[in-house]
Amino acid sequence: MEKNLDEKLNFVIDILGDKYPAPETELNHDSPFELLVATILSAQTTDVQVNKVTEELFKEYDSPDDFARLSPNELADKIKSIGLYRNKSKFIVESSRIILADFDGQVPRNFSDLLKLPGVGRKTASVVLVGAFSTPAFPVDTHVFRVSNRLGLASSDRVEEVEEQLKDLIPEELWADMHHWLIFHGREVCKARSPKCEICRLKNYCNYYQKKGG
DNA sequence: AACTCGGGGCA
DNA sequence: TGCCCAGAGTT
Repeated sequence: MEKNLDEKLNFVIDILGDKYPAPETELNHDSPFELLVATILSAQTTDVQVNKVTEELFKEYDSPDDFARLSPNELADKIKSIGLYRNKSKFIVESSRIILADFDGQVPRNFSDLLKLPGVGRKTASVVLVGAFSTPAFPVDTHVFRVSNRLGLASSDRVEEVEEQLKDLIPEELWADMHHWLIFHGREVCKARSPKCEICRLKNYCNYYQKKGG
């Protein structure tokens, strides 16, 4: 028997009141620009790796000006320890140049301008808005997408729709906590490949677990 | 809608 | 050691 949405949501919110381990899911940064770079670097890779590379990078460079002067190849050499480094180097150098040319050297503070930067899609833009400018947004990455769908907090194969459903369902003051929890839960428990349903506190509320025959 | 970029983690 | 994982751009 499927529980209703409010009941599920309230149960998750109860859990948020408890202590749950804070994993390395945060991108460290000292400036909006550093967060932007870290977030572009983070596509398809883990935050732990990205934090290491970003920290090294920003010992040597820190402004859009510094990065705009680099050649993509030069930058690529410095970020080889993470994947997709040629693309990411081009994105970062080009984004830096656009920031200088079109945005007065400042990282844009709104969604549509952020999307004009190469390497910045809806997930990256949302992460920057929340992390650098405390603007309410709900970055839907694969963890948020998978967990929300499995649990039944959302139901769609389109990220945009999942984002809308979650924002409708969850009170705005809880967006940050819920987002953090969904990512934590997706990484540690509700994993893509072999989810640890047996230790999941939400299994009795979970569509995926019910369907599995748990 | 499918393909590409790429290294790190884990079976 | 080969398969799986994590976004954005291009064709």
